[in-house]
Amino acid sequence: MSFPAASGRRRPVTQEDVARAVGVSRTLVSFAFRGAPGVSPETRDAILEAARRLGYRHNVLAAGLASKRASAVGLYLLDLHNEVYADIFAGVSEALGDGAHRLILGVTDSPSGSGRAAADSLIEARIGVLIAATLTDPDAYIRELTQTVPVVNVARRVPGVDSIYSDDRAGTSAAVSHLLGLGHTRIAHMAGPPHEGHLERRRTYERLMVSAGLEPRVVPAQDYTQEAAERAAHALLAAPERPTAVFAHNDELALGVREAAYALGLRVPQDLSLIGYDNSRLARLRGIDLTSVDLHARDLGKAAGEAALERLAQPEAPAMERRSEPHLVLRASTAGPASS
Amino acid sequence: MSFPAASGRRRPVTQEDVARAVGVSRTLVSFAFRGAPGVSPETRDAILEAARRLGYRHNVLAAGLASKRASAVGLYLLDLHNEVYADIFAGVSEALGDGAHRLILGVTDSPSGSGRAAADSLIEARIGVLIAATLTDPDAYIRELTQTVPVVNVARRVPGVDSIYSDDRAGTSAAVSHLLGLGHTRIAHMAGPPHEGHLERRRTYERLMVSAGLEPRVVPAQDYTQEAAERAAHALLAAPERPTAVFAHNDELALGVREAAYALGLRVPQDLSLIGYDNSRLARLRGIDLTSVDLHARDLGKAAGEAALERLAQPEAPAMERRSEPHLVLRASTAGPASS
DNA sequence: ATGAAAGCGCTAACAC
DNA sequence: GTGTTAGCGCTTTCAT
Repeated sequence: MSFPAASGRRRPVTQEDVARAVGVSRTLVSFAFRGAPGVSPETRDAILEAARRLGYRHNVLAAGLASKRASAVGLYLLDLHNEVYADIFAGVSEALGDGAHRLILGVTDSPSGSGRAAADSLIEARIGVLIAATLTDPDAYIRELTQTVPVVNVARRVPGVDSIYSDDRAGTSAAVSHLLGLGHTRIAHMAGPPHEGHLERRRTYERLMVSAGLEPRVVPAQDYTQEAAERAAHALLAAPERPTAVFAHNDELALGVREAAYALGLRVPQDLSLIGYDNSRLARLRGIDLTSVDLHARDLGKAAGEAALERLAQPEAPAMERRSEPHLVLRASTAGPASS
Repeated sequence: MSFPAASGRRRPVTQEDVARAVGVSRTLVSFAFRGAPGVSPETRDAILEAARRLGYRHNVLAAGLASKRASAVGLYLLDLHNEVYADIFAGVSEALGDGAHRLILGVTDSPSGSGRAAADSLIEARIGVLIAATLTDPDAYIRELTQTVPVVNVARRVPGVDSIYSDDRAGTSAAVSHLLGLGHTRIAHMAGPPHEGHLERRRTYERLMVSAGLEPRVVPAQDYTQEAAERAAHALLAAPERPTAVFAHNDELALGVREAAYALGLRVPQDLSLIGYDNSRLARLRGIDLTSVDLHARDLGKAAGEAALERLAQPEAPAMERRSEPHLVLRASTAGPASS
């Protein structure tokens, strides 16, 4: 191949070029593009036509710099490998519509580390509001971000900061009660890394176990990946006094437990009952059939998008919280304990 | 709650503020941040220290505007729900390192439509190079983009444009040959939408079938989602002359076929052999065990990231192509046809 | 080693 | 309805 890959790329066309071509001032061109009032229809059409012909591209860098207020929305995700984040993204995207608000994504490099880098890069892009969908950062860090940019939490509650979340207590309660109802007594909890700020599921699990007169057993995975859960679950399930049921913090971790179980020759649900959280597509696949708590991620994302828009409009309004109800979806991964 | 959510957010700190605090000029502050030569160590430290104390945040909008050349890399993805894109992202991210190149994500709203909006928004953000990971846009559109910004294709080949791709002919050949070797004669192909520019797998399948003296049967899904494939597969598998094997364009579509098969009471692989493409995590899960062609998405992403960096450095170099070899991973979703 | 000054392309008063 | 003008915060010659 000897095409020059950059064939004929030249200096970008600016509003000035368009203005000159039409024979009007730069201001009118700027107005025309944003549908601002005070431009006659003919001028408007002429400008749009000329812009198209010349190949004009709006420069958001310049526009953002010049305009006082930042209207872009930043979405800060923990891990693209977890489909829940795809659902949240879809919801946010839907809420913003094809309107005037750019959506900028920031993704944490590793699902273990705090996503400071991702959040920083979003802030440097001068977003007007940050939607945070992360588990690994402590509450204090989220609050710190608030000093710089308004933050809306999704699928997490941080007191004093806008939070769109699902009732984890109710979800956990439904899951654990289901296992208790089936007759399980040795129920373990596969949790996320211990340094997190997202502990409601774990705490609720512990509380429920204690009030049922049972001993809680929490196993923390090193990060929120299937692989980490697999490693952590291996030791748990290889021991003689292994649990007969595991409630996992999310589907990702539940699948890790599942893989570890199969690797050890344990069958789900005959030898091990398993409940996940998120009701992601993975859980729904035949052959997986994972009982899981649905927190309606896409709806959460949509609500977060709407909340972000409100926050943009009312920067000084008091922090708002919106809690939704999850529900347990029963599938084939749970059964009574083996009669041994 | 009555906290003001926006407590104490004030005018952003600029380099000017830092300069004043230290007692130097703005120029030096700018230099200090970019590690440019010509700043004495003491001044440098003083500047960095002051910046930290004042809470200075670099403004990429202003920086991008002021600097002649765009160094940001745009990554344009088709669908966050497909984990392959997460792998590609991880690879690109690794290649860019934590260096001087910002990575900006653009995601198509719907996996069916062309991602013009996503690409446009990336271009408006004045990226220096665009990495395109999309299937639904025609070659002509990719070439059109090239007029505006250098493009690097991942997992796809567009002649005359930088392309990092996997040998689809070899991958398809391995898959179809495997099915032929097992004794299948009624092998269908679940393809993507017909209006695409990514037809190598389909064409190769057709060619192989014909040279084996068999009749090709291509079923196009409406978009690249599991659901679309499920709908399309239902009719295919409900018919009396149904195929005994299906080769799908990717794992996503293969899973759709799988769901449709199960819904109709067909077992995989006893009643239907199935091969996917991508060897994504889904394929590897126990209970799914999908035979699949691995195209090493993360490696492709990494190579694309490197290519993007090279393109940034050499805008006028001739278009480059890098082709890698995929390999077929055998699992439990394929077997000989039922002896009926 | 440090500083002055000229923009980058756009928005937003404000005037006409 | 249209044009003038002053920045937005930064990079980048070019002096000193």
